[in-house]
Amino acid sequence: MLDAAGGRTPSTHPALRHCVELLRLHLASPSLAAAKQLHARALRAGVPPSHPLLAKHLLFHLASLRAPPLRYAVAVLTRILPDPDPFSLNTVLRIAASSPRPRACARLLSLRDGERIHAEAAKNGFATLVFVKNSLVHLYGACGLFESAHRVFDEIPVRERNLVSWNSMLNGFAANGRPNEVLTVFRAMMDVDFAPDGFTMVSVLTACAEIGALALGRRVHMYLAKVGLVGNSHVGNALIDLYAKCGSVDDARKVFEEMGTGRTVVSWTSLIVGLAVNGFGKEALELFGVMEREKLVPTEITMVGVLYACSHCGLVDDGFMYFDRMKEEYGITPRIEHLGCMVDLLGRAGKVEKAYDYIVTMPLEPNTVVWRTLLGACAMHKTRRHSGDYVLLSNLYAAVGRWADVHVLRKTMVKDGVRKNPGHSLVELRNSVYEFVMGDRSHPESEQIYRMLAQIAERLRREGYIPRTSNVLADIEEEEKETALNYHSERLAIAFALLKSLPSTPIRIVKNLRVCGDCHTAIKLISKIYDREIIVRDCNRFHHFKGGSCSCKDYW
DNA sequence: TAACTTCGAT
Repeated sequence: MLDAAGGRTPSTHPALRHCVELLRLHLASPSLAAAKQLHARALRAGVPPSHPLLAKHLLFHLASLRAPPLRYAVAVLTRILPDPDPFSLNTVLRIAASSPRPRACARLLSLRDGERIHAEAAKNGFATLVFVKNSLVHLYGACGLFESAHRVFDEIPVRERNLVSWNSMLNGFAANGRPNEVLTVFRAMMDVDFAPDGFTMVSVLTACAEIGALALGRRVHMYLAKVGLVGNSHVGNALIDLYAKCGSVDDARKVFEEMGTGRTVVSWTSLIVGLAVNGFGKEALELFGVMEREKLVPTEITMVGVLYACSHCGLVDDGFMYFDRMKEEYGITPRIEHLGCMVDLLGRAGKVEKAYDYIVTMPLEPNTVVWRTLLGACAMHKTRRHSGDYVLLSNLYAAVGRWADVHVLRKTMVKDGVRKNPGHSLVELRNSVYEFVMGDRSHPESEQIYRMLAQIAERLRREGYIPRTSNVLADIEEEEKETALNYHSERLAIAFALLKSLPSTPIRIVKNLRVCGDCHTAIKLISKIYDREIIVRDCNRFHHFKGGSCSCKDYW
């Protein structure tokens, strides 16, 4: 191919050679400004804008930036369409997938409707190259476009599928709350004897943690030891998180100890957060102290864990002390999560007015979570005006025109009201996880389960248990109320576990919504009556029920 | 020079 002007081949155009050389040199410390400058200079010197070599090197440079500019990358790519080389195509897909908002990037690439880039890739035959397909799987997965991800994955001939193909699939599901799909794909991977690596196993462990599959997690742990992947620090961290999310703090600690020098700040953070959410706030803070003595620098997530621990232990002054130290010693600018912790800290301690003042004067715009934290504090300390608080807050949002928040709040009310949008509970028995939704009769042994439930209700009554029912349920008929409460998904799951599991083992429940006040009281009693340890993980905390009491002391 | 990880306030 000859360049019309100079008769040289494009790749030897001196300005281009120079540009490519400099782009390469700058890779050690990539800079957007430098790249743009070099690009402009090359174009001025007469390098054709659609020159594939220019695009290729420019894109690679952009991809190595900390926050790659997708728009610019797409503009560069567009210049060389419809004949992009696979490398350039792949680089742009990579940039899109790693961006904080992959969905928006996919739209920019017309991936969702029209699927332009995808079609372009297919047209040129490049999509048959496995690494382009892997990037597509990754991008679709990151966007939550699972059908598309699956389709591309299925298009890759089985022999050509590599570890990246499998991991991109698994990661897409794991990062987007689809734990069951992760386990399904992992099984398929095992079926064809594909050897997993650390990336694979992090996705698998994340999935186990999400559904609270402790027994499965233990088996995975043993497998990891067998294949020698326990030394991988990412895997170790995922294990700490898994055990903590399954309520097994001792196991989390053990993994942490065994990691030895392989520990990173993420390991410390995972255990600190794990201790805090399990109700071991003091231990979490002690661990943070040890971490500081070891001269490790906490991240903003570490500080979320520390502040969380303070608020759940009622350590108001310590909370403020850590908050100040976070800013001054570690130079971390508070994010909305940290401010949310501070509101929770004040609110839980009964300083509701102060919490409100804090919200209106804080440097960031409060979001729904912050308001809801305040609402939680109101509910905690003025329980009688509970449903009134919803209305009050709803009006407050409406008054300032925050209709989205009004909508979220209404949804919360419906959710708490349990009439629509039922909560579900997961319970693990040996190697399987069973799911129950309120009033569910789809389980093959549901007759037996409901008989058990009736027995439990009877014994609860004899213990003097009277459901209070929350005000949100006020518009439900008396009889329906009783049904709603007795058939809450966690109760079905507990009845099932009482029937089926070994009496010596704790019952572990994972619930998507919060345990309601009545169920909390009921489960306390059940733990006493049936002399069973019951561990419930709900949307934001753990409840360890034993002998009629619960580890969470602070809100019921 | 072609990929992807783990921890987060209600």
